[in-house]
Amino acid sequence: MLSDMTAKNIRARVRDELTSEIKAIARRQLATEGANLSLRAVARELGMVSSAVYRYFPSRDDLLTALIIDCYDELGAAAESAEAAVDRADLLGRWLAAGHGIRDWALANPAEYALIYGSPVPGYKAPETTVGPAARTTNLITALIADGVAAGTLAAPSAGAGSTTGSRPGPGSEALADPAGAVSPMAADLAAELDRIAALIAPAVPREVLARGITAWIQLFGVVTFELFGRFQNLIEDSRRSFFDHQLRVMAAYVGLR
Amino acid sequence: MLSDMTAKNIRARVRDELTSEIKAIARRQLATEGANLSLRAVARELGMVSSAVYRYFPSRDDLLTALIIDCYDELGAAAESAEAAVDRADLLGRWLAAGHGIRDWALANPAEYALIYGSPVPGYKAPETTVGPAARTTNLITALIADGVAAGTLAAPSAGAGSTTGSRPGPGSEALADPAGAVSPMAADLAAELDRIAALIAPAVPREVLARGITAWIQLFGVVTFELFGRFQNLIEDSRRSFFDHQLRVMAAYVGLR
DNA sequence: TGTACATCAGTGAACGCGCGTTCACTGATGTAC
DNA sequence: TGTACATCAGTGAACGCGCGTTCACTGATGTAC
Repeated sequence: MLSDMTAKNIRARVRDELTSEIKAIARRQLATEGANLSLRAVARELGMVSSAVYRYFPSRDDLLTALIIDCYDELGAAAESAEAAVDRADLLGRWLAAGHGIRDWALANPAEYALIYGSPVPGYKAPETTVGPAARTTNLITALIADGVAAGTLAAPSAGAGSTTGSRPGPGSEALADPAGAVSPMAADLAAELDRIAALIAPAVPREVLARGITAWIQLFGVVTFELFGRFQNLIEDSRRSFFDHQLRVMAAYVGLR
Repeated sequence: MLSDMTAKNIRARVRDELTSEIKAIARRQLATEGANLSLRAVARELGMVSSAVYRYFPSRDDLLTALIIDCYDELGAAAESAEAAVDRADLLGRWLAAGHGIRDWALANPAEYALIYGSPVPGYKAPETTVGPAARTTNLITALIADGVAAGTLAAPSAGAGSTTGSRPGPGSEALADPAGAVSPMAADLAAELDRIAALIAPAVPREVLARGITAWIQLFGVVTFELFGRFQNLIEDSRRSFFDHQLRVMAAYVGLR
């Protein structure tokens, strides 16, 4: 009985190992081939006949899905563990840690980052199973902001209808302000949508704070994407980490994380 | 003599037309196949034998390069013409026009946008000839900021060493400010790099203003990229244009464009 | 204006590859009695 | 513990496609005298 189970476990373990090896090889090929993943090339590198891979993944797209999920999970875990190491009350520190965790993972895994944050793969529709893993980074940021709101650190901008109205801070401040204090208020459809989103993912977060959080989220990934996709070539060359850190801090200030 | 020239022109014109048609077909195929452009598929749709395409483009990569240049030029032209329609003194209006021009083009040409702003094409190295067309949008933004500086509209944040130091504006303002006024100053390597960039592309623009301009530039394309690559799914659905407009205004305020 | 020659566009066959997926099969490993 | 049967991993051949690029060629169009 016990020996039977052990034997079973050995077979299962070998299976798991081979499954991992297939994914590892496929990921390595992402770097040279992009999302044009080839089952046959994977099999070749495995030293197996191409049809053997079908014992492990029912189709090429399923292998691609597995890779995507793994990448989202790795990125999410990298961000989470970096962020978890920081004192809960230090919201700015948590934001910086999460941000650098994301960027560091992306720099270490550029092809994988391109797979999940790059151009949609033609003909490939990501299934529902990718949604959860994909949400880990955004959940982290949402939690951070919710914590800030709960702690009273993030005050909702109260004056003006939307978040695009305000008075100008003096020169010398790092203000993302409307200099003339005359920007039109947030459009009604946007305000309604933000309220809907807030109700769904972070009920305690006011609309204006949520909008700022989304801005910061986009900026974070925008910088990483530009850096990885070559937009900084002949522009920002020697200070990319500092530049990213600067952007994180600007956004933290905008959101009110400190 | 004249008839000879006319005949010559006819041949040349036919050649130009076919060249354009090849590019048009190739672009249409981008939508379904992504950057995995197939010369044979293009030839098939043209009703020609595949080798005939080599009369027009020496290789698949040259065709891809031609597409990339066309797309950059189209996007640049779209941004430029939208921006050119606005009164020169209206910096905010020019910024908004350029931004919406970019987004509108991207929405109308999602596959083309993915080609130029998406994941790098594996195995393809963009030649020097793409650099000029690629720079049109950024040149436009740079010119806008330089105009603002020249007009005295954009004051360089003067206090503090870098651009991440400042005092907090009161609640209700659209400030991207450091709430505690205690963010560390801009890193030395970043400051030096910004000075180098400014000297190269916009000598009159102070380092801090340039940094803000780059932030705005990244945010603009970050939002468009997220929208086009599906990141807004189940999040921002009904107010994407308003959302983008809001982002543009937040960034304009940050940079000081008005 | 007419003729000889040169240029050019497009053909069709071929080279040497690649791909995903199916299917009947062998042989090893695991299971039940 | 031993034997019969079931499960599973991996093979090898095949189906029916795809691709970029080269090359000798035909026939039409353009050019020079």
